[in-house]
Amino acid sequence: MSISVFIVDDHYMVIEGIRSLLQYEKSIELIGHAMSGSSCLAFLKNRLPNVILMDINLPDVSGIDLCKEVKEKYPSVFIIGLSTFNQKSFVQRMMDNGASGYVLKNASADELLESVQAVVKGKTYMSFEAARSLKSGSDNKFVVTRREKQVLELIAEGMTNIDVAKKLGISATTVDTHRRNLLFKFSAKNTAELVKLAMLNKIIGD
Amino acid sequence: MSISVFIVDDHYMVIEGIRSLLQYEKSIELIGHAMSGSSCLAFLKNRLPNVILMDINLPDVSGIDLCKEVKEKYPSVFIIGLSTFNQKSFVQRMMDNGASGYVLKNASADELLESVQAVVKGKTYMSFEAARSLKSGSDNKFVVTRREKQVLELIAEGMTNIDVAKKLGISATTVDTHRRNLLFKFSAKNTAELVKLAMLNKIIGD
DNA sequence: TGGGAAATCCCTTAAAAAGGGGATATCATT
DNA sequence: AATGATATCCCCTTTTTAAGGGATTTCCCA
Repeated sequence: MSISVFIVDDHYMVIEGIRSLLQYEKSIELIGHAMSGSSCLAFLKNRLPNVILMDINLPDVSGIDLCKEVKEKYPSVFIIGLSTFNQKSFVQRMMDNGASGYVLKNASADELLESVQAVVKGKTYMSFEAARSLKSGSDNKFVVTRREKQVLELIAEGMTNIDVAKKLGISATTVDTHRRNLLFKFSAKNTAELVKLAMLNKIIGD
Repeated sequence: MSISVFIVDDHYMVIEGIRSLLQYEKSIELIGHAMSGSSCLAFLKNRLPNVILMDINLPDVSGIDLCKEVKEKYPSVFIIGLSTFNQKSFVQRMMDNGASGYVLKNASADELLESVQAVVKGKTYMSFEAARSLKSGSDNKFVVTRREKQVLELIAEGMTNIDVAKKLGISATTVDTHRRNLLFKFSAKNTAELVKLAMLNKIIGD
């Protein structure tokens, strides 16, 4: 019995690349692709693959969130995170949300194939690089809470503590506390560095 | 005579995707690929393609800089920018540095083929989306001077005006002036927004 | 159900940035 | 030779942030 695979990625070239890498593999059947989180969920209503190769950067929702949603609705589906980024926090959060594997986009055909075959057996598969960044003792892991992330986004838009406070309907001192905690978590000397680090680590978006 | 094409992209899946999209096209011959700017330059010493498909995000240098360097050394090569980003400043700078075209990574096989065939005829090819963002009246093009860029980078590293002043061997008031000018140029309300915009537009690096 | 993290709120002081007004020297390009 | 952009320097005031010290509630998870 062949393994059915579904691809979620917003870049046509990547979809085509995966298709090309896997096409000669008889044990794998590509049953389709989606270029957004919503169209992925729409597809899954009709048909469930064994494995989903899921980009973590999607136009509508993050792959990290999508992973969680899919896993809640369809626990039997195995999800492999797919990304150009090799940062501990991403890998970590993807795995926390139920992914069975994580493969970098510069992976070879062998690696991709191996990952698919591993996860359907219930195993966990990690790109070598991804595994390394997971194990790496260094705490590249910037964990921010929902509220902190909101504050961070507004700060990066040029808002002062007072602006953010009004926007969120809370006190300015509370915003300040969040800001401090963020500075501490990122080991940032000031807001400028904080914003830089947050963007580098894709905590806040484009 | 067939068109020789060389690919520069650090993601194996994208390379494979392009290969797959172009493989049945007899008029095009893929002569190789590189996954970094340096290996691209190394390749070009031995053989020149007609067209280079060049990602703007590379591990060692930005595609924007690489484009300039390649065009200076080998003016006869046509370069097509390749990116997931559809921002005016990127497209603009890529074209300023001698690119003949700009194609988004979610382009179809037809679009990709069309772009290659257009540029070898000396034409300019733009993805519809890329062309649209170029035409969009808003001047997203942030021009900063060398000194301003230096100041910006140091600020984003968490330095205060005084720190930057010491580092660059100039007065703190001068740094402050640069900072003001930067705020004005970016229409940023404060440093946080300035850093965000600078990173979004790749004025300062990762 | 109890502990811990998250989120909320407050005070104070010093440092830094924002914003206003300027000025001068240099250097390239016209 | 003149113009304009770049880079340098200085004054001032107000606003905002940084950093120090606290506190209370809410809510999730073990």
